[in-house]
Amino acid sequence: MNRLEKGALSRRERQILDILYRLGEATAKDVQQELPDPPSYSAVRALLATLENKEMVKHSKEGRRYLYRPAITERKAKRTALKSLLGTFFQGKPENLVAALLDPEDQQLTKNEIDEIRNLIR
Amino acid sequence: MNRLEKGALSRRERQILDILYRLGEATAKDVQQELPDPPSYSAVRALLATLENKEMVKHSKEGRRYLYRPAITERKAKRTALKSLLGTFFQGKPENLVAALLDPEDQQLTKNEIDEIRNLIR
DNA sequence: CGAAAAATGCTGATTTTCCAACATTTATAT
DNA sequence: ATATAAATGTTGGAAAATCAGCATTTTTCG
Repeated sequence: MNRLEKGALSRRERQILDILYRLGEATAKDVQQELPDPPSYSAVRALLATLENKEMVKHSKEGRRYLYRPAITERKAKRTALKSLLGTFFQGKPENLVAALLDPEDQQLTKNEIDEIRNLIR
Repeated sequence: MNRLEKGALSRRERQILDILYRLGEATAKDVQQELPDPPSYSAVRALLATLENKEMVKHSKEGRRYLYRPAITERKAKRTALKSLLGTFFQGKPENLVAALLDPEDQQLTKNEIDEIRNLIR
């Protein structure tokens, strides 16, 4: 049996949930295409089913097929993920995370993006 | 056999690696204490061994015991984790992440922290 | 030195994950 | 209405992950 208990997800389950967060909603086929090293279509559907059992995912019927969606609001999921990342890599300090974003060696940010952030702060 | 191939980690392996990033370095016993739903000491050590095989973790002898440490520099690990989070939840846009950090409903930031960030931007 | 303590190394068994094949249901079009 | 296409539902088993027990090695200290 699967671990219905907590929010404990297997690797594949985590991958699928991340895809759903990224896409917002997706069919089983969409998910399959996004998965690294994609398994068969029916395997994807089996995984989606266990995710539904765990209430991490829900679906709605759209015409002939199912559209899958994360069951947790994006807002909550973001917060959880952020908090976790902060705890693991940034001593829980948001300013350390921002510092990493701004790190010039990374070149992760365009000037435009920096301006955007500047605006947010104000 | 474990998947030596890519950076594919099982759930427990991921948990352990995160602990090592958080602590910087740790004994097997430390890791055990930090793990949710902690398994036996020898189980932890077995997991640490497979992580060493995958070259995700290394150890050094410190007096009588082993000290385990991530094999990837913190810097690289941070970048990877950040990029992944950005892709999953923030459309790849750093300003969206910062916006979430600043979100007043979260109260994640103290005034002090906001000031820190302000300084970084300048 | 030698025994006790405290660590690591190894192995086999159990549990969980992962998957593909097949069965069934639903929608569409003629 | 029926055939066809395109979905979903289910199941059983192979592979991987997880784990605990025990053997071995190293350190400590009387």
